Amino acid sequence: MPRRAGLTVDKVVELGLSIVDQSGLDGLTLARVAEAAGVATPSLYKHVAGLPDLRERVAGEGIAGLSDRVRQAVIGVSGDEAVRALMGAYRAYLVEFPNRAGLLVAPPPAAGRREDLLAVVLAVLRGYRLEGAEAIHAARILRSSVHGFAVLEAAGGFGYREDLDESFGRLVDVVVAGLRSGA
Amino acid sequence: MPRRAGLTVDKVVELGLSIVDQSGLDGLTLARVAEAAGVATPSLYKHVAGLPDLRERVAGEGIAGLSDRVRQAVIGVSGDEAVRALMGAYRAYLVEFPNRAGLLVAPPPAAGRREDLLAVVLAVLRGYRLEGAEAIHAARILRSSVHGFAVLEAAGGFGYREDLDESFGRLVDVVVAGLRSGA
DNA sequence: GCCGTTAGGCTAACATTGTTAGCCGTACCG
DNA sequence: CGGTACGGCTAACAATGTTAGCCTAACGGC
Repeated sequence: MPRRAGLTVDKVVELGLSIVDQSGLDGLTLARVAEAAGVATPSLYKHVAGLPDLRERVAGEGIAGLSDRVRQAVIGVSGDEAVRALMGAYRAYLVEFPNRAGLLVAPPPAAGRREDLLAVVLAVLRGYRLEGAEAIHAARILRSSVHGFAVLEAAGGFGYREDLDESFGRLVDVVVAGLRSGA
Repeated sequence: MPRRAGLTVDKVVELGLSIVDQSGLDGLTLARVAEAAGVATPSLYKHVAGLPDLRERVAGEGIAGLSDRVRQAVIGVSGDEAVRALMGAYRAYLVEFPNRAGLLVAPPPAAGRREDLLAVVLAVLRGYRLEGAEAIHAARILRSSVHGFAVLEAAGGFGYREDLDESFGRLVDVVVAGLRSGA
C-alpha cells in the first residue's frame, strides 16, 4: 500500500457521488468519503475546499451525468421522437439514481453544467421551429414537467408505483401535443 | 422570565418552519430551534424525538400549508378555472416560501398530509369527468408539471427570472388542454 | 545522481451539533 | 396540603467539519 494514495479531485468527487447513490444526500459526509478513499478526513482538504465545495462538485457531476444520458438519447432522432427520448432518458436517469434528484436543483456555479442540458433541449426543440423566447418557454415547459414527474417518482412521492409508466406516457403525450400546438 | 417556557410540539414545529424559511433546509438544526425557543437544546427532546422527527413534522406542516392554500384557491371555481387556480396557488406558495420546496417530496409518514392535497386535486378533476385510474393519471400529470416548475423556480433553476409568468402561463395552458383532451 | 521544493499525506486540537442520562423544581390534581 | 408528572436544566459523549502545523515521498533542475 503506497504511502501516497494518489487521490485526485475527480476521484474524490466520484466517491462522493457513489456515496450519494448508496446513502442519499445526507449520507455525503467528508468522513465517509475519506473512509472510502482510505485516507484521513483532513487529507481531503488537499483536494476540495470543504463540504460545501464537495457538494457543489458532486452536484455538477450529477448534472453532467444526466446531460450525457439525455444527449445520447436524442442522437439520430428528431421531432416528437426526440422529445419522447429526452423525457424518457431524464426519467430513467432518476429511476436508476433516485438519490441524485436533489443534486439537480443546485443554483450555484453548477450553472455551467446546466447550460449543457439546456442546449440539448433547445436543439431538440429546433424541430418545432421555435426560436428565441418561444424556445425558452417551450424548454421550460418540457423541463418542468419531466423534472417534476421524475423527482416525485424518485422520492416515492406518488402513492403507489403501479401504472407509473402509463402516467408518464400520458404526461409525455400532453407535452408533445402542447409543443405541436406551438405552446 | 418564567421557569417554564410553556413550549409545545406545535410551537417547536412552527419555529422550525420559520427557521427553514429564513435559512433553508440545512439551517434547520436543534440548536437553532432551541435558541429561538429560549431553551437549552436537550429540552427539545421533551417535545420531539430528535432531528429526524422534527424534520418529518416540519415537512408535514409545510405540506399542510400548501394544501390549505390550494384548497382555498379552488373554492367556488370549477373546470379550467379551478385547474388554473390550483396551479397558480401551488406556484405562489413556493414563490413565497422557496425554502419549503424540499419539504414537499418527503416520503415518510407525511403521507397523510399528502392525501389531503391529492383529494383537492381529484376534486378539481371531477369537473373533467375523469374517474378511477383516469383521474389518478391526470392528477399525476397536474402535480408533476406544477411541482416541477415551482421547484425549479424556487431553486433558481431557471437561468433568468424574466418571463417566468409567461412560461408558467403556457405550462398551465398545455396542462389544461391536455386534461380537456382526456389525457 | 544529488538536492531542494512542493504536493499530498498525517496527527493534534477545537467548535458545533445531536443525543443520552439523570437531576430538580414547578404546576397541577386529588 | 401532599404527591406525581411534566418540562425544564446540566453534564457528558460521539460524530463531523475545520484549522494548524508537521513530515516525507516524489519530482525537477542542476
